[in-house]
Amino acid sequence: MGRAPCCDKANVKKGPWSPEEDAKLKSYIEQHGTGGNWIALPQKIGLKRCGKSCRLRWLNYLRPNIKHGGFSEEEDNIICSLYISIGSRWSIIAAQLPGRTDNDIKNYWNTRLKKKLLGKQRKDQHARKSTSQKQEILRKGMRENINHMVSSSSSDYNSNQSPYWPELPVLPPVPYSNEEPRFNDHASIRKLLIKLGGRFSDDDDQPTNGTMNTNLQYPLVSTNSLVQVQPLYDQQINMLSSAPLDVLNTTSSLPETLYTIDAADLSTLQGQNSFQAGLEQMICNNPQRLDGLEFLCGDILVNHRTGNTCGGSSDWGDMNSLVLPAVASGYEGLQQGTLQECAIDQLRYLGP
DNA sequence: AAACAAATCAACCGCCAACAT
DNA sequence: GATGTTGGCGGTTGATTTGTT
Repeated sequence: MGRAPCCDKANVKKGPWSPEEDAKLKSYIEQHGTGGNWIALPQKIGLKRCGKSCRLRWLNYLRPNIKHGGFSEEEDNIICSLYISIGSRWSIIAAQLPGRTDNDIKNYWNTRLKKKLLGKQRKDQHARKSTSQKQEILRKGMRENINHMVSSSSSDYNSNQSPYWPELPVLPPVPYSNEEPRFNDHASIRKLLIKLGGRFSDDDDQPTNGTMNTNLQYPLVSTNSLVQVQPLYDQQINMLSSAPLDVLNTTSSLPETLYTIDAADLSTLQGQNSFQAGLEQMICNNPQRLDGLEFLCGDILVNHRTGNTCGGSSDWGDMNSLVLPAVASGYEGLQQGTLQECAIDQLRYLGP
């Protein structure tokens, strides 16, 4: 049996909202709230709209303090960084940017930022070939940008929040409606982290004195101190500038695997001189954990799977050379397939 | 000025998880 | 536990706007 429609499609208006509809919806919600039921709401106020449509309209446009357009450089950086870190979790990314909606950010990413980054990426590749010095300058610049973001975002956006990076998620900026979800308690945060893919040890249900349980096994970005985390910034930047073009071009989110890197892995990574070396070590320890990450560490993984020595000299700087003909022939095709398929293609190409 | 292409963005669709019955 | 309902999310579409020839 199929899913029941949320509304009577035949009797529901579609398309752009009129000012009258907006006014009706806005004034009702401001006076009465949503009543906890979006589906019933349009009937209550005499709107021939689907409840979902009302919700979307309210959240994306009618809600107070919504900003449209005019993304700042800083917001760009935040979006890029978070996308690299967590993928297309637009709602989570939006939670870091007060006044921005997931839809807005998603559109902005798809229409502008992705291209902007892609352009940068291409420039980076060119620069890397011409001179490694220039690359260092570029990275330094990006590091500075990120450092600046970290230091200024708290004052510009959420003066009472944790830095947006790398602790994810941070508290969302003052939701307007008290019906909206808040993450200001341990349980909510825990729930959100679980949803994100973070894992908790069995005894995590113990009271935690109002602080996050340290047994939380959350991604690469689980440490609290910026000082500790700084190398990871560099690593992310390295990954960004040296990963195949496909990384930035795909609309898929980054592999879930990113979220299952636990504390042991983290220490492995941090114990190495470089992220690359750490990742190699991690792959040696537990290769299946990297399934789905092939596009980021293709040569290492391939080396491992083909029996080559782990810890050998994988040239991350030249990872682009591993974008094999079948894959490199055009990233249009790539977009249609999954990253896993891409990786499988690469493996097939290399053979056993 | 007209025609066309590209970019933008509001809105829809369908899936999934959580919750209620 | 099974089934139905709702909210939320990410991906996609298509109308509109903007830029180019």
